[in-house]
Amino acid sequence: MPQQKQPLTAMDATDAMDTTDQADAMDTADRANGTDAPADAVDAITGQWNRERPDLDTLPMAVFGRIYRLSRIMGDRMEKEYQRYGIGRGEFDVLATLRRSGAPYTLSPRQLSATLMLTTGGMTGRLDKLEKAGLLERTPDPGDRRGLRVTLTDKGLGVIDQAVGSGLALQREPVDGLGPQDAEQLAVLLRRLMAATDASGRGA
Amino acid sequence: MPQQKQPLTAMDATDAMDTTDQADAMDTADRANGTDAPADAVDAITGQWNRERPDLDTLPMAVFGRIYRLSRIMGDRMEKEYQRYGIGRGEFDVLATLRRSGAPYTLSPRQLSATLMLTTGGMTGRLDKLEKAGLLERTPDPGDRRGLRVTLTDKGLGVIDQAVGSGLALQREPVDGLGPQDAEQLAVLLRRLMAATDASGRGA
DNA sequence: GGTAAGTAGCTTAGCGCTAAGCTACTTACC
DNA sequence: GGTAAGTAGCTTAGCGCTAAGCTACTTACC
Repeated sequence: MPQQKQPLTAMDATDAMDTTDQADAMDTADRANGTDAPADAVDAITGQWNRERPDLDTLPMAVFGRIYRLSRIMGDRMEKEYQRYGIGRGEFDVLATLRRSGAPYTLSPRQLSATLMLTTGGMTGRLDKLEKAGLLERTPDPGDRRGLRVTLTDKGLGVIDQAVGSGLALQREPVDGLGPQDAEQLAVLLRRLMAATDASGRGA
Repeated sequence: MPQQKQPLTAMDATDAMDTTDQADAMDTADRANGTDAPADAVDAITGQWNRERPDLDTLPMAVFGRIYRLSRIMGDRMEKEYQRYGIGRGEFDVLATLRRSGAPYTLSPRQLSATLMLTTGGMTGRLDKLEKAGLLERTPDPGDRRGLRVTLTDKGLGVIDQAVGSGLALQREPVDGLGPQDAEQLAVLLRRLMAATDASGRGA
């Protein structure tokens, strides 16, 4: 059982409070967050930056810092959940991609590696593991002698149908905490942020 | 120059559209997202799940799927930016933690590894690299003969002060695309989601 | 039909991380 | 002062990934 998880990514760090006057930093953070909500770990970080570099606008950090952090925390939690089914996050993604493609739950390794943005080397490893566990089968492609087809077994179908439900239940808890209206509103704002992120990426 | 990046995490996959009728899937997605906004990659995935497993509520996926995706996309972009300064994301985090702790920019390896949620082994590697690059120094702790202190060099201070500005500029582009009010609203909703996530994690 | 270019999947080397275990201390307790 | 427990930082083995290069084809073109 791991005691440490993935590394935090840029601006995702917390608890550097050890090194400063906690109360003072929290005051700075509360001023920075500009709401009645209690300051969180990201407010603490933006507060430190505001003190050290008052020339910087830290709003982007307040948004993306929380996105990095939520991604890591929830990702770790999902990973732990999938272990109940004997699979990791990477294996889950392969099974899920096959499952939601619909019957007969068959794709080529190339389609899978393109979808999951994985190199063929990485894909080979995941398929080896899943085939050994009896969750999928590799068969020759009848129409292309170079090609393979990867198909979910009955066992694999059963595992993914259970696992996707468990994973959704885990994510539903905090989302329901927002209430249905705010959860929808958050999804809408995130969709717009994704579109804006894609747009700014193309420019660069 | 890598052509493939980090693996996508659960429900973060896109482009499995290869395997289905694109127009049909998009219709499903548009119905699912419930707004006038054009369907995006995550709408396509929730649309596939709605078709295959109509019993599932996919709203949590619509929220966390975008969080995973944004984290990966922006994280990769930041990584590429930091390479201009000769450092990776991990090294950036170490320098940033020292920088925002304030003068004299000194912490122990233990404080750093706790803050960055890294094992001591991982920390040793990052410190080795940064020390070799002349961006920080390791000196004995005068008060504890077991301990070390890690301090930013002038060169390290210069690098991190530049890099943090570049990174913020990169993140500011999409955030500004939302407009100031919606960007603030997004930060507020994300703070609430983080609090709800922490709360549901404690219960489990 | 022959040749060049493209593609599928696999193998290998290297990288950065975790987990586990090590030494060299310090701290708490008697 | 002596001993037990705790802590700091380092080293090693193992894991999953990427990048690069391989073989075995298929496709396009003459």
